Amino acid sequence: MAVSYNHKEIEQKWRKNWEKNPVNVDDGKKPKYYCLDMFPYPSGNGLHVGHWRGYVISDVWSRYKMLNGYYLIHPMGWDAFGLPAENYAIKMGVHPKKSTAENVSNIKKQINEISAIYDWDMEVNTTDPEFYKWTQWIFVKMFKAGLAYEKQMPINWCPSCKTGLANEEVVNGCCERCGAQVTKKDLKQWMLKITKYADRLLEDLDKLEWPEKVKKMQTDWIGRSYGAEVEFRVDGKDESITVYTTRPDTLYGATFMVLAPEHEMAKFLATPEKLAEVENYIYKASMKSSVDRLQDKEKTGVFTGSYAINPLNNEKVPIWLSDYVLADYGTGAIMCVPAHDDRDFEFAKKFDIPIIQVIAKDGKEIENMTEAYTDASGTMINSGDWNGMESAVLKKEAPIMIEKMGFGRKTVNYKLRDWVFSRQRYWGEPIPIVHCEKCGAVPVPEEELPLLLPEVDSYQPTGTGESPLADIEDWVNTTCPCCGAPAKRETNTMPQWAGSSWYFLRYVDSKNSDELVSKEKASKYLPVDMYIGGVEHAVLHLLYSRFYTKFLHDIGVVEFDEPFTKLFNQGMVCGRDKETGAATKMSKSLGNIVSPDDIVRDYGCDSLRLYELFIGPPELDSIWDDRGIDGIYRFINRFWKLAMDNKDKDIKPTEETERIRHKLIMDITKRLEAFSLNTVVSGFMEYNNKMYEIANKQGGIDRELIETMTILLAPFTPHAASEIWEQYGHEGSIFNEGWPKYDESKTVENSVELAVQINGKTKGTIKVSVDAAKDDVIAAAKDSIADKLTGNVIKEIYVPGRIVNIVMK
RNA sequence: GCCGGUGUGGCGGAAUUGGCAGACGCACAUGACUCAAAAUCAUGCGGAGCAAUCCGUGCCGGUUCGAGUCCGGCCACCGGCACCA
Repeated sequence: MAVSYNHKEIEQKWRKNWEKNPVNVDDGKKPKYYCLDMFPYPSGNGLHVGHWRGYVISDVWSRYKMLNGYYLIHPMGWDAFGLPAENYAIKMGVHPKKSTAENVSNIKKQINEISAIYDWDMEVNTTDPEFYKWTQWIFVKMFKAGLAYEKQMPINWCPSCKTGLANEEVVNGCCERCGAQVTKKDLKQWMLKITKYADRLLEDLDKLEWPEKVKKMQTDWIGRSYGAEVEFRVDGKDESITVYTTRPDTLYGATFMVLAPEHEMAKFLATPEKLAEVENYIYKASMKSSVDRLQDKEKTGVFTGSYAINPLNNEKVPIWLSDYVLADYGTGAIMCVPAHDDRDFEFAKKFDIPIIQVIAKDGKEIENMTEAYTDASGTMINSGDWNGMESAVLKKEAPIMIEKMGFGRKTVNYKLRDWVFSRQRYWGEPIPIVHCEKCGAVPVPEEELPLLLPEVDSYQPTGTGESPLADIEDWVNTTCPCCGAPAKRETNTMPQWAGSSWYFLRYVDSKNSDELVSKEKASKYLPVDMYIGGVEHAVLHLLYSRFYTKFLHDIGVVEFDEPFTKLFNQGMVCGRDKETGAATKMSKSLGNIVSPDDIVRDYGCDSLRLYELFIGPPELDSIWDDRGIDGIYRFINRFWKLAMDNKDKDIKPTEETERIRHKLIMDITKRLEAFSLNTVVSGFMEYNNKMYEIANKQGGIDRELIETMTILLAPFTPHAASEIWEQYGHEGSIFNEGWPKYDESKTVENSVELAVQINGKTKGTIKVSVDAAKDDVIAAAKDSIADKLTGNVIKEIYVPGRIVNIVMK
């Protein structure tokens, strides 16, 4: 009688064993492989099967690399500062420090349940002073490099989280975290000059092996465009207004100009009789939230009463204000060419402004224009000296011509804005700056870092635009590090993204108190080879991390300037809506969360690991179905039984089983390399079924084949594989065996089955030897369907190994 | 509106990239074992038809000996961006 597979006992045994005898050891000779998971924030809800999908994928990939002879960097840590952790703490009425520590220990316990091969010696926690010392250090370095600066400006404000937000944190006008509608608030803020890196952030995307989707999202977010700034004199005044345009070729068609209501010249341009109307419009615009402004598709505007002079033809063009022009992009002012821009066209129609076509469509001027002609293709018309030129050519040359004529210049613009870095919240790294009346903003000396987050009684956000830290007088009041005079500390904290922008560097040298990371360890273990996580960070964490890494490269901390060579985004695991059956995101409020704990208890961690992969292609979202795991459990049991039944039989490999063995290795390896993890699992099942067939036929199966299959399974079901390995009499860890090699020439069968078709429709099959001559194959094929060959054969097609097709009339 | 992605049985999904559509698994059905059930094993399982056969990969058309796969035109759903001049 075979011993039945007892997952509980086996998994416990091996987990203990691995603790005592780690297999992933740096012997100084092995090449390194750094496989990283996006670290979680320790929320109180714990993990569900969706979180585990990413962790299983990375663990399987890591163990596969380990079997291929790499020393693995596979760490885990905690993104514990920031809004999620703090909001949770406030909701539960406990101090974030305490709740965070509790949640960390819970989730760590849960993570250990999948037996992921994390190196806990490397563990980091962003709220640990020894960690955030370096988060602050980077800020000081940025300040010294002129990349961190203070600015008073209206910023995105979440009224629910009671803090300012970065552009990246506003999704459809709502807070990325809590979903509340974002408003504007005028605040003095610390900003990081990420825009200085815009070109490098854009261009270096080319060197990354990242999903095209993510690269595209970053490209769009950076939003580089080429164009020109053009100066328009204001009629009758000694002033000029500069506009930004990507279509300088259409300058002759500019019939009006629009300024953002927030433009500094807006009020100044209003003529006395227009002043009241203009002030009213500016006031109304300032009251609109960004959401309203997005949703009001109908154009509004007000004429200032002033005119600008088109520098090319000296025509007077009216200057309007409208909220469809954004104050913080370009120059906050645009020239409007209604004939060739949809928005300008709509505006001109509404306010009855002349429309002058300057690019011919199909060689002609359009009669009764009903929509703007926005293609930059056609010949210039109504354009003075430029008439007859091709617009596409002119588009490129106009900026240079304008520059020569002295009223403008060639420019580049970006959608990317500088990063609003201050948060008016308690649970974050204090910004290490002291404000001195004489010396201004002075950084805390590097040797005094970390600047500890003080203990407070009330850590609730104030909502006033002040951080809760502002109330702690003995902390706020200090002396200037520069001149020693009384001074005040900066009371805002850093955003959650601060720690996560560089944590991956710290893992490899997490206990270093002198350096962020030592040169030696950085060059030995970094950068990250494979980064695995959800796609939701495409323009947040992933953009910020690239920026930080480039900065740290520039100041000589690391040698590379891109943090993550490869990126893999796993799909979400969805629950099913109980009524509609539709796939929905797993969430507590929908009550469709599947906890991994019960599954581990009933089926074992090996089963759960395998099922997380089997559920569907790893990069796509998939739907969790509890029943599906039965099939996985049956598979592991069946293979277990096969292995045990044949352990002591002395069956010799045959030509057939050797061929199957090589093919097995080849199939699994190729699918694994292609990251097709769901078909790796189905492949295991197929081969398991095949082995049963052969065992039934020849009374057993050789241990060669069983052992090969066991090693291949090791990254997937490490416990069961280790136990089988031991039962087969091996002493060392299965993970020291090396990934099995295959010989492709040994995988080919000497006879193949071909489909026989008539006019492309399959009528039957024949078996022929692989090296059979074409004529013989066709003859055999015809023979097999002789009764169906009723017409004139006009063509015979033979694709070796695949089909024979007889074309008949 | 623009840019991506997806569409294949009752369900999750395969298909070596133009070559036997539905691998593998779930669910279901029948049988074996059992007093019985569970577990396990065996068989079946896209639709229509007694059958031969016909139809079938979101829809319409094309290329080809042959199309889930390529081309043209649509439709639906899911993401991302969205007055960026």
